[in-house]
Amino acid sequence: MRTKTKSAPAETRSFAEAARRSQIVDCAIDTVAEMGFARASVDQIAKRARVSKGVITYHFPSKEEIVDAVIEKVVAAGRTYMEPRIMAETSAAGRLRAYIESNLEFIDAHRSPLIALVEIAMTARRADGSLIIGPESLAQRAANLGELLRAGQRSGEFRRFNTRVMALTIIHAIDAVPFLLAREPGLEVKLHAKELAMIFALATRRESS
Amino acid sequence: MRTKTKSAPAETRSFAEAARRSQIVDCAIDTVAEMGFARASVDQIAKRARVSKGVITYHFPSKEEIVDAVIEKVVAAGRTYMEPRIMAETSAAGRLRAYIESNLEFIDAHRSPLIALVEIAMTARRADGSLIIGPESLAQRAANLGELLRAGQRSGEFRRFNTRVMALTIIHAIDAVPFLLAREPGLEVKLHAKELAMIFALATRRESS
Amino acid sequence: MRTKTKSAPAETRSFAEAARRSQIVDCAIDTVAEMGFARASVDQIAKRARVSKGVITYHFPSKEEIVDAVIEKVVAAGRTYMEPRIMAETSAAGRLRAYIESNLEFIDAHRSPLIALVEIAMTARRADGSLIIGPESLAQRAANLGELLRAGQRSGEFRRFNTRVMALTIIHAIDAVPFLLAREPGLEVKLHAKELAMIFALATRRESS
Amino acid sequence: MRTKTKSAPAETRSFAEAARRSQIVDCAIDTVAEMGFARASVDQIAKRARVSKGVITYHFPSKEEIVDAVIEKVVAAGRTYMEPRIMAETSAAGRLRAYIESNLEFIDAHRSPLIALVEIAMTARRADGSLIIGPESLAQRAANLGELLRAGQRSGEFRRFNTRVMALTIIHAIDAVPFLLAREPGLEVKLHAKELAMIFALATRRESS
DNA sequence: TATGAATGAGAATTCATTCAT
DNA sequence: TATGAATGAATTCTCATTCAT
Repeated sequence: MRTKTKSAPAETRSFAEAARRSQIVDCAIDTVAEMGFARASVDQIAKRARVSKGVITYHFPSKEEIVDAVIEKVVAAGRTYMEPRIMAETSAAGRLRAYIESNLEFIDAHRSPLIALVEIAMTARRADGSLIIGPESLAQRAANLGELLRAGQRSGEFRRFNTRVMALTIIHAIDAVPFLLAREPGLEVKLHAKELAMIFALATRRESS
Repeated sequence: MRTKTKSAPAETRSFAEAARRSQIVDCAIDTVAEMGFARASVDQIAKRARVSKGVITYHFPSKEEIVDAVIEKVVAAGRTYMEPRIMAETSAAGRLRAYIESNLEFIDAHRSPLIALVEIAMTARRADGSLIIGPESLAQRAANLGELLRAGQRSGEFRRFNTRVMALTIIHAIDAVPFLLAREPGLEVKLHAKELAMIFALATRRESS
Repeated sequence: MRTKTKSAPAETRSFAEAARRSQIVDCAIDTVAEMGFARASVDQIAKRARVSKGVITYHFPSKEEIVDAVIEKVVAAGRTYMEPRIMAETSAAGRLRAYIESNLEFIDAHRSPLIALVEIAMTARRADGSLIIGPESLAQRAANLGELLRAGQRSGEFRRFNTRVMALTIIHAIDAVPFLLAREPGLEVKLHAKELAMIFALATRRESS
Repeated sequence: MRTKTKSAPAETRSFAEAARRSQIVDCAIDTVAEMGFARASVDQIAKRARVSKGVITYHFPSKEEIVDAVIEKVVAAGRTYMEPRIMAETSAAGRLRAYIESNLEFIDAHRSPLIALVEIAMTARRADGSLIIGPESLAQRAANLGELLRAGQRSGEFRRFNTRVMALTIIHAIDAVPFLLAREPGLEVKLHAKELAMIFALATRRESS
């Protein structure tokens, strides 16, 4: 992470180029998930991809770009998986449940990528020391989920609560799962999802009495 | 071609020695909190402490020992602060509230140390690649909190829920706070605490019928 | 907080790679022979090879591997040189003479490598403190030479003596030569060889009277 | 081994001073014998002596002086032990036998000091890179023993041989013993001595027939 | 005399990046 | 495009020596 060359824009890439990049990104994901970000050197990634180190640098002029590509790939896949499931629900409570459950299903089905993403979010920094996944990123996710929660409050499904704190709490409860999986692969994600959904259903619903 | 040394046991330390160690630990905390664990080199810590690098390695033969000392210091302080507050409560619900609130008060009052601790928990690894704060550590905290929750279930204060998932969710909701503070120093921790307490009060209480 | 890497197996090496490794090994040999093992740092070796330090660690992930390569190179060359000369003799006395003389010829023709080898044998230690050229190595050489000596005893050429002590004495008389050469380059090795051959001929032959 | 302060001359030392120095030298001997010269740091020696490191540097301004003291102590003790035994013999053959046997007895009785001495002879160097036990030292020993051998030749007891080569061979056969003991503590030194004495008796005596 | 803290010069390794082929 | 060699900065750790108390 020393200099500033940029790789060519995505549109100009050939199919072969795209395939190579994708392969490298996958290997980077597995390496980060397995050894942690700090130990996931370009050497290690190249070894896992069974290509020379030069190939990596050829396709990704700097390590930061690999990281960006990993983030992009995982985030895009997550959004693709989750959005329709959430939108399929009509009630706010249903959407919240879908948010939690689809998120955990996705995590369960893509363990390495998510473990890698959490590793990156926690530790990856730019050359200047700033976090690659910075506060804005979390703020954006919190804002999106907050909107969902506010909709529930407006419709009267949800009680009054600070939507930002609730959103952050839900997001961190979800983000904890890859972290837990990295340390305890046997974790029962389905059960975890059901319990989380219940916890936040109770925490958000309008007071009954 | 290198070997390992261990520092002398704590009891044999003089006052001056203890003070120096404490100063170094404090600088290590600030450095890790500010730059992240990966960038908190011994050089950086020494620079912040305005001593030569050798001083650090004189008092802490290996970097791992600095990390251990940081963990010990922060964890001990946290326990001292929280335990009486929790034990002062008699109901399970009260204890849970005290658990959450005293934890967040402590975090608020010791931001850098807690940010550093979270950084270390996330990324610090031993020479062999294993995490310094491993799964056992989290398991222990979850078990302790789980016991509190089970007591509430036995007494009928709490509904039936999976105590392990609930404990992990509460712990991660709390651990998220230093992480948030690192990224958004203006966070209103008091408000956050109140909301968290409410969330988990609602999530745990017996269904009203 | 450091780990170990292993270099790729020898078969996979390209010609250029092998040449570089060989060059580095040669420079390592000269450096060790000239300055002693303790002072032969990777920096020094790199300086002598007129390459950056990184080149060394690129080809030899750890210093121990350089040492292993030095040992292998010298030992293999020695065996290649000596074995046919010894085997060309049919009598035990002839073989013993050939053993001593071919050994000293080889030493004379490869002074630096042998001086380096003796330096390494005396002082090089692994990370765990164990000697890189350990007791087994000497035991093996003593056993081989002992077998030659026992053959001479069985055939009646040699008198009764403790073959192990004799073998060790001969081996150390030979190993002393690189040591002597390092301190006194003008040593007349040919004369030394003739005298040594005579000493051990007299010491081993069957009592005449 | 960086600078050049000299410690006070021996005559000016108090009794307590001398005792301290002797204790430090003994600990240095044990440390070098056990861990090798390269690993025998001042720290290690101080730890073994159960004094602070400063004590060492107080009594021995530089590490080189410790080494000098070790050498002096061991060499003097050896001379004291061996000289009368050698001089008690009247024949050259007797003196040679006494030389070998008393030497090995002394080694056997003072293993650590001799192992340390050999370690030092092999590897210890001055700040400028020159060997602390240099060629002169060996040359001196060879000259002394050579004189004994020449006397035997003059008297007709010994055959004609190159006295220098013979002397060096005998010396190295003896010096090998501490080296062997370091690697194989069970070595039967008495047997070894007898065999060595026989080897060199046969190698030196005048041809019988 | 004794102590132990401090210093700063190396030492081995790791690693992102550059570059010639 | 691909390769892998080369570079040099950064990092942890060791150690002889200096120095204030």
